[in-house]
Amino acid sequence: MLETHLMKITKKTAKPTHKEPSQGLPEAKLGTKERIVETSRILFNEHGVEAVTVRHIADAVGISHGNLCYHFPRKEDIILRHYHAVVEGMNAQVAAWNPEHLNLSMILDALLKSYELQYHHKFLMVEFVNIMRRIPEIREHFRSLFAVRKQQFGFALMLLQHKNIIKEMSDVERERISLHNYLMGDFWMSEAEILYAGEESEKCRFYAHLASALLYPYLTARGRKEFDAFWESE
Amino acid sequence: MLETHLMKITKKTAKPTHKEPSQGLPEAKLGTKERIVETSRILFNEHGVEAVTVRHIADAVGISHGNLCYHFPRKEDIILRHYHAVVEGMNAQVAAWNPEHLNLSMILDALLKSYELQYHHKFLMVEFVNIMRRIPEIREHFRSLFAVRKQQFGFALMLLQHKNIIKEMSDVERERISLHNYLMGDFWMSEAEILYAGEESEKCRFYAHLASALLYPYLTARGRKEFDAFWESE
DNA sequence: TTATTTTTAGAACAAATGTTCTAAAAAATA
DNA sequence: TATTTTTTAGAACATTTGTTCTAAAAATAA
Repeated sequence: MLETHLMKITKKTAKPTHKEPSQGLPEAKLGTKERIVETSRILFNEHGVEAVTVRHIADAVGISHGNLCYHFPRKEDIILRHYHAVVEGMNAQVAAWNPEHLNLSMILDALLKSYELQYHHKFLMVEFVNIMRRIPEIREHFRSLFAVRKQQFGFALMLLQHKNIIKEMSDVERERISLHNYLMGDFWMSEAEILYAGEESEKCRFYAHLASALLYPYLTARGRKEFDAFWESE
Repeated sequence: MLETHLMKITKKTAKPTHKEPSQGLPEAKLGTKERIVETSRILFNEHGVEAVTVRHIADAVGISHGNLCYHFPRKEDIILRHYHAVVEGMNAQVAAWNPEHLNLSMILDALLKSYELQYHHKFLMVEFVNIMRRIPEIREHFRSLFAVRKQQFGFALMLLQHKNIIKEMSDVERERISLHNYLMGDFWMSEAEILYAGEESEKCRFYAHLASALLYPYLTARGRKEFDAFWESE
């Protein structure tokens, strides 16, 4: 009985994908589909997925809701589109890494960038459990993502240790700090939504700084110098 | 337009509170109201607040949804009831503290207990941002709660330092670890919902252990001994 | 141009949902 | 017992919401 809704949304929808307009042209007018995506992102972030209806989005875009449903037959399609945008953004960021010359500052910078990227679609993480329950595709994908992220973090730790930025630490400690890191990375946006009282423009920086500080007790003197220098800048 | 729903639920509802039955009697049959509360807790925890309707709850209890709305005229009333139950539970726990002879084990034990208490109503934290957006009373109350919790944690840190359980640490470090602690305390249930793969019965223990490990780098040798002993037991 | 396809608006639909109403049953009270 | 109050079931209601349908407009292709 309870699963009715869940079952209904499982079937996939064929995407039109007729053409991809406004490619490269600067200041090009956005197509209807793009405007739907951008407007829905803002509304979802502000009010939450359930509170925002297809009619709200259509009104905000300035089109009929029938038209919106022409471009995105299921509301889930919009959410899925946003999810894929974030995943692609993260993948692009990872692809840009060069492990040859990687230092603490670059890792911290990457952390900050990924926090900003996720914050752009904060509703995805703030409502993650609900979204995951409703859209199996996202649940499966995210779980597989976790393994990759964990490996990358472990790699970064190893590298920093080799470069004498962090001290020796036991496997248990490495495992713990990795889990701390992911929990913070996934839910700092929710915490901020409830408690953050500072400048909006500093929000990502504040929490990226806070999360990276998990490493602080394990940093060498040299590491701490670089750490402090990075976060003091600007 | 978007605020319509939000505005509608703001007005409070007068509670009947005719009488409080089944007081003290062991194995006493639960009254209708109590059964609604207990059943809704289970359903909310499993499926989420939005997915569970008053009809679902009524069906599960075995009463008509009209009857349910007689006891709880607004769905929000049920959520509020659960929220107050958690807050009262936490207050009772804090009231039981005796700062005179307080050691690390007792603090860790209190942490574990509070994790178990919260997990009993995990839907409240897993969907906190949404609930907070919908029910202003909860939002305000939780914010005020934060100040108290922070003070308590700071007190515990001071005490442990005085007892030579944790090393000297700067104010900045104290502040950071306090924020780490609250972020974990608020959202470990969400993380677990997504990624925890261990035994269900060990879930609270696992995350309480993980959260308390934030202290580990700052523990003295004596502190570490007590810490490890506590978590190894059983 | 003409023909074809894509896009759009708005009506229509079906299902769900929180809430209220009504009257009967049950319980409590006198 | 008689009377009053509380509790219950189920119909009824008003909205909301995602989705589909229809036909017209706009854009594109031939």
